[in-house]
Parts: sequence; C-alpha cells; structure tokens
Amino acid sequence: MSCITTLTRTLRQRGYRMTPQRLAILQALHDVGHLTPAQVYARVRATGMTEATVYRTLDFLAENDVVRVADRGSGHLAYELAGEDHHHLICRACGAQQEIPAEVLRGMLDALEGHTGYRLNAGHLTFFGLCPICQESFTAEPVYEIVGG
Amino acid sequence: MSCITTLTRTLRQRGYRMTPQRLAILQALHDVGHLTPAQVYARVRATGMTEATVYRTLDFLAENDVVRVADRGSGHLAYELAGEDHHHLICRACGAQQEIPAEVLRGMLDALEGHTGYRLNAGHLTFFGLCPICQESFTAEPVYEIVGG
DNA sequence: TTGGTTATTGATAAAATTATCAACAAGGAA
DNA sequence: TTCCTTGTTGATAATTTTATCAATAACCAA
Repeated sequence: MSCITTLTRTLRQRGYRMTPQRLAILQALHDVGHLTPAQVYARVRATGMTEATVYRTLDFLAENDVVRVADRGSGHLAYELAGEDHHHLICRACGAQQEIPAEVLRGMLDALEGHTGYRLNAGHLTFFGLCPICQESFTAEPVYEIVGG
Repeated sequence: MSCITTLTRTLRQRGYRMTPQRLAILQALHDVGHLTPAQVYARVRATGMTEATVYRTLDFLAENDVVRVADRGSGHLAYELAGEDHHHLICRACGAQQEIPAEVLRGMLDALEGHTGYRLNAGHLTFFGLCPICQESFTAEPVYEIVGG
C-alpha cells in the first residue's frame, strides 16, 4: 500500500479528507525538502490554489504531525515532511547549516522526559551558534546579525 | 551604576543609541516577563509610539542580545529580557508550562559544542510535549492542537 | 452508481508584519 | 550650551498571515 494511501486512511479515521490541494503541497515538500509558505505557493500556484489554502493546509498538516515546523532563523517558518528525526545547527553569521543525527540528543531528551514526566514532541530542533570559521572573524564584542535563509 | 546606564553605554560602543522608545519597551518586558509584539504595543501605545517601532525595536534588541525570542507555540513570537539562562517545557494540550534550569541541558549543549566546533547561542530553548495529566486523557491516536498562550 | 452530509476550498476582507523615506533627535565635539 | 552628524522614529504603503462565509467536492451509505 502506498504512503499516500496510508496517510489518506489515517486522516479519514480522524474525520478529515484527502484533497488534491493537500497532495500537491505534500509533493512540493517531498521534492524540495523544506519550504516557507511563500515558496510552497510559488510551486503550486499553477494548480489555481489560493495562498490562504497554502497557509491553512500547512497548519493542518503540522497539527496532524504529517509535516513539522522549523524556525530556521530567517524570520519565516519553514515546513518539511515529518520523517526520520534529525536536528539542525545553523551559523548565525554565515548561515552554514549542519545536520545533527537524532542519536546525539536522544539521551538528553530521554533524561528530560524522565525528569519532568512530560512526553516530548521534539522531532526537529534547531540550534543557533557560530561555526568555527566565523568564530575567527569576530572580535571581543560581536553584534550578531540574523542571516536569512 | 544602573543597569540602564550600562546598557546605554554598551549600545553606544556599538554605534547605536538609547531612546525613550527602547526604554519603554524594556520597561514593559521587565514588568511582565514575556510579551508578544501586540502585547508590547498595548502597553506602550500611550507614549505615541508606532507599531512599526515596536517590531523594529524588538528586532533590534534581540539582535543585540538584550532580549531573546521564544516561540511559545501560540503562532506568535514572544520576547523577554535576556537574563539568567533557562528553558521552557510546554504542554501542547493544556498549555501548562514548566521551567527547566539551565544546568539540566548544559552538559548536552557542551557536548554538542565539542562535537561540532560551533559556539552555541542557546540562551532559551522551548520544548513541546504532553504533560503527565494530559497523557491520561489521550487515546491511541491523538490529534494534537496547538494551544495559544 | 447515486445522493446526502459536511469537511474543505476560493473569494474576500481584516489583521499582522515588514519596507521605505523624510523629519526628528541622541550623543559627541567645539 | 550650541552645532553637527547620523542613527532612529513616525507616517505610509506594501507584503504577509489570518479570519469569514457561501459554494464546492470528498467520502460514506444505500
């Protein structure tokens, strides 16, 4: 059974429906990886879909854990398919990105769950910092600038 | 020397200025703890300040590490004074919040710095999950809803 | 396959956020 | 104190995001 068929069934069990608009947006995210709402719209506007629908659908998919939200420091939220857990490390100076495997943080997250009793939704965390190269070029009192991405 | 005097001097060293608008916004954040841009504006509009100025000033203060941004899951970013490091754990079902002392995550963050060579800006992280009470009231296939705060 | 229920969409307006630019004012210099 | 430089603000427009609601279409039942 295809991935889409499974997803459709899951949504229906929850009282929702699968629509061509939702499929198109999922396809766009699958093709590119992660996109802002504006970028999604640019890719699906040919279908006649409204911008409002893009925002609504992304919200809907995120609330149903089909996609996940990631604040990538550009001032605009990005969305991506919820797949294997991983995290990101982004340099605030040059924008370089590095992927962090889920295992690296798993221990800490487990400890946090044990300590607080919460069950965490930490599928995708983003950390910000200075990469080794940019650390060199900054003086004693750096003024950080958010770099768009 | 007062805290404001120190801050003013620091900004000036970086080529910026202290203004009554910036003071008013800092005062509001000091009084309440954390506020969204709209909430800040509600508290300072009596001074005649523009909404645009509120957004600009919050951005400015965040880029200079005077305040920090926290995505509190309401869909709108919140701002708070940058003080002693701490983190938050928020229940996605009922909105309950729990503070996490910095020490709990320090070890993990240090390890991450060592592993990647990055210098992290992780003054305030927010984790989302289900609190112990809400875990009881959810069935096998929960549909999470973001709760505004 | 057909009909009926209702979740979803498009169209539109409203609200929130960002960009632009001339006028103003903070802070240093004389 | 007064003048000058230029960072900052207010006013305004543009853009992004959210809310509203009637029309549409997905999906189940017969």
